Amino acid sequence: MAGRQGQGGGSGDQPVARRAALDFPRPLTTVDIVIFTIRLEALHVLLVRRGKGAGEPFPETFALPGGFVDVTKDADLAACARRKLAEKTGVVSPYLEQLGSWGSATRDPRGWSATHAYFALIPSSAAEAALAADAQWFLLQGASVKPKLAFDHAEILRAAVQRLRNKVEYTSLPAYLMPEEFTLPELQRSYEIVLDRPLEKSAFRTRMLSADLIEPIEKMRKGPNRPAQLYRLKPAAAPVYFARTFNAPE
Amino acid sequence: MAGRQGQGGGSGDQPVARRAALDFPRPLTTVDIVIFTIRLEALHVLLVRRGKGAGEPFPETFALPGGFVDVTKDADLAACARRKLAEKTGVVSPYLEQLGSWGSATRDPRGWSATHAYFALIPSSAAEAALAADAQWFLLQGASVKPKLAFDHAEILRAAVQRLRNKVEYTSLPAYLMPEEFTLPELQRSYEIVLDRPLEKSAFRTRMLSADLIEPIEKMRKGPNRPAQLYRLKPAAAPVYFARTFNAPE
DNA sequence: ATACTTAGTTGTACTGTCCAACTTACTTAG
DNA sequence: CTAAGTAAGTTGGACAGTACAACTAAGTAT
Repeated sequence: MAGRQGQGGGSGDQPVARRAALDFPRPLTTVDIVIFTIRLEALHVLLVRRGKGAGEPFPETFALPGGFVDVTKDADLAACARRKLAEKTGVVSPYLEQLGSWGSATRDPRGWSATHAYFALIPSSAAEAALAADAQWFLLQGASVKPKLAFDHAEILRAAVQRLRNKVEYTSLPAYLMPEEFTLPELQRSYEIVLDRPLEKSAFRTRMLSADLIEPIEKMRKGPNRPAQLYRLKPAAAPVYFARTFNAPE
Repeated sequence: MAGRQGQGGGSGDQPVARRAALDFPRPLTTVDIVIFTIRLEALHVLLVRRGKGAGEPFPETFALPGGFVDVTKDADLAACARRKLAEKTGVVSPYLEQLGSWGSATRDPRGWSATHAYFALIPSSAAEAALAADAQWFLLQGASVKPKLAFDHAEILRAAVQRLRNKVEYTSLPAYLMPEEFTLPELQRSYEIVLDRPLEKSAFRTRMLSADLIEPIEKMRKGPNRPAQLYRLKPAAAPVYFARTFNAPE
């Protein structure tokens, strides 16, 4: 156990050549964000096109928005994620959750690197406004063309979709994809789009209405058919965790 | 947007003084593990005592086992976590799940640092065998004395307990805390210890027996009272996700 | 007017939990 | 030997929330 290093180091080791922890080679550290929204009745992710500068790996391919942690600008990882999200979309307070981290010797040709991945849900109304020049939305569902992604971003994206689907089964996350005012059937449609399967109308209603999540407002949506009651998220509504998933699991 | 950096960098930027990505200062990168087990009818975590070497932050305090990623030894983060787990406990194939990452300018006095936290569940039978000299189990439940932890490890531990409790509500995770053979009431007791509340006997039975998780073996536990059927995990049983939580949430 | 569409309600069947009472098998006290 | 105690495991009724289908209501299109 010669090369034991600083942080978790025990006390009872031989005082052999012990390099100071700070001298150890440090992995590259990045933050990437999987930004979801619903456009055109389908789930979309934001991807950016990578530059073709000298030394840039994966030039001209698509990637999740992200980049190196800036130790002079970013107080912590979440702040770094929020900064990058704002740079690409202008959105400042989305639903933002840590997804996990991916680190290995091989994921970046420049050396051992680790990325801290976040995922964000932004309302459809904010999806089109103020996109960065290099950013664009990609369809996730009936994916006709799936662009090859840089690094291990395909794996990160896969994990993000799985996490989102899992949580949507028993949480109110799709509420963060809605515009400020929405009808119950619209909210249900967001669930169905994410889960990619239909849900029961009446069970959905009773659940949503008994949860302390949304409140009706004094307006109706006119629509082509019968008018529908409009709702909004209750102010400062944290995500709701339901005691059951929506349909019995297969 | 002058200081734009490598990985997520867009293509359309001014070619101003653009430092090569590799020149940017890199945060310290560590991995920490929250190792849970059940001893003496209570939930325990493994902590290690930090050394008092020169330049070591938080000398002589307790910390989660972990340490710097060794870019020469560790192929990826999970391998690093497994290595550290084996060094401290000898356990080689526990339930291991990524918990999240914590990174900030201030969590380590030596500079901007980010840790990748994992949590592990190890069977009670493996808890005492082959502990490293600097490692010891700490009671989590009726915590009479809570040692002050190094870095932000108290926060990481809190998050780990919360994640464990959350998932135990609707998964079979406590099965990984059991020895190879166990009775149904023993499994139920593990759930109750983690959740810190009693569960319904008959509902617990029907759930566990209808899940494709455990199978009875041809033995009974003799015990002081009526003999009890012994079970074991089905070979290669992945964690089961139930469609409902155990009790309705408050 | 008639047909079509979607919002929202109602009612029945069913599933699995909650809760309590019960049986079974073994131990210990008298 | 019997009686009381304890924990394993079963049984049954009340209840909650979903699944499914049929229904009403309010608007549009022809």
